[in-house]
Amino acid sequence: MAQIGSAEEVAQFIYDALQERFPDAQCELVFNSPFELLIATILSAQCTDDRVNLVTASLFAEANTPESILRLGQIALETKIRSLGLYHNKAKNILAACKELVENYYGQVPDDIESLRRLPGVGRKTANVVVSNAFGVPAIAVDTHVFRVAHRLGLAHEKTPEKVEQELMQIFPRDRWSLIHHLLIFHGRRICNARKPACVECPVNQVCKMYFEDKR
DNA sequence: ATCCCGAGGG
DNA sequence: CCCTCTGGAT
Repeated sequence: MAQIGSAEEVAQFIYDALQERFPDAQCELVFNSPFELLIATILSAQCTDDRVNLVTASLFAEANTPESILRLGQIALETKIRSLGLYHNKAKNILAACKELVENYYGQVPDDIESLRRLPGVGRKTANVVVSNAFGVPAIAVDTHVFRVAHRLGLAHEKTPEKVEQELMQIFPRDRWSLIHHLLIFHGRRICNARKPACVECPVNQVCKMYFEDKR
């Protein structure tokens, strides 16, 4: 293991190395308003961002406000998003969320995580993506990639996403949370994937817990 | 067959 | 904690 000291210094090293490896790491969903990002993020569950962008391009051309989405109704919305999978629940949640936005938020998307998470279909990952990418709020949500990567690297030890999120927020400076979120996701997809991680070409294997314990 | 940048419900 | 929802890519 390289001689790098504290957890914060290891975190710093990982941040620098991943940023160099993935200089274009960022939210890949296409959106023109917080509302569009909210809908796109709900739609992104269990499918890739490029397929979401394909669907939302035509969806938002027709309806890009809570009121206009509500006018589509369940069946029309389902039809439009069918190719993304999980379409029934996504459509139901989106319509319920739009209804709440109209009734309780003057049709605007709230800019805080707590309010967002009370909306149907909005969990911690969706809420994080919306606040960090639409409102500039520092946030680092733990999805499957972040969870796996953080544990392999030895950055996290807790078993629940909530606690791992706390651990990560402790070792990374607040002003980097949003980017580290995307860096860990990019790394988790391109290199540190679930099945067969490419440890040989991993830019942070020298500080990786799993790399040394499993000596891959 | 298996996995995907999830969320809600039992 | 485990299950289910779903189509598409690999």
